[in-house]
Amino acid sequence: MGKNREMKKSVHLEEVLKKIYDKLFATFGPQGWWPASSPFEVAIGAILTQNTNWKNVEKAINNLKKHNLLSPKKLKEIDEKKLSILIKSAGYYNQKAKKIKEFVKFLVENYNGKMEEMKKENPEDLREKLLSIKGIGRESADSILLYALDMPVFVVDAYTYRIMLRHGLIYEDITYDELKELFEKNLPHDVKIFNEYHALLVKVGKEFCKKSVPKCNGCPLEEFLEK
DNA sequence: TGCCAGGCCGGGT
DNA sequence: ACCCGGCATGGC
Repeated sequence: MGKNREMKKSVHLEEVLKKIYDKLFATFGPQGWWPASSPFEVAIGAILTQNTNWKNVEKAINNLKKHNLLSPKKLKEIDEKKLSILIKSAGYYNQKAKKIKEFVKFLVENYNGKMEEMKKENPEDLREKLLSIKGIGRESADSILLYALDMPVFVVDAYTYRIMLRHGLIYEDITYDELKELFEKNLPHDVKIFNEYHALLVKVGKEFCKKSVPKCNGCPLEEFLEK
């Protein structure tokens, strides 16, 4: 393999990524992701949070819990229209109701409705299968692999991209899979590290790297802006 | 008040 | 292979 095409600067990504991680961890501490009480809840949350504020997702999940519906069996049975009303607060509720039904159907038909049974698969194969489900894209699939199934897969999202771009570490035309590989190839293949790293990027992103604020004022990663 | 949030799909070029 | 419109609520 030659140099990473996506790597912008002639720096040791391995070194920089570790420094960024250490800095974020020292600043914010462990994030305790994913905020859910079961692997299945992680998967449903991954769908509900697509382009949506997590607060709105929490309401939807709590609503499902309140109605005792947060299980593969119950969600398999429930009418899609009724489901959409229950998850309304998460936005795109018609689409997301359909997506949840698709995922649950996949889970029940292929894994007896048990998330645990997915762990028998290797991550690459399972990723392909998840991506074949209408409504599960790359970030959702990777979130399920990492946060529900403890597989060593790096999750990329809009914050990951924006933070890396603003710090001059990537080109703007990098693809999701390229950015994912960039992290995976320059970090130890450690579920714990991948887990915290993504969560920490979201944390610092929410506070210092919003889309509406083009500068990273007061960002703990300022020292990495020029390197 | 308008803009944004832990994306994804389908159709058009 | 990109590019774009549509999807939608709630918080700041």
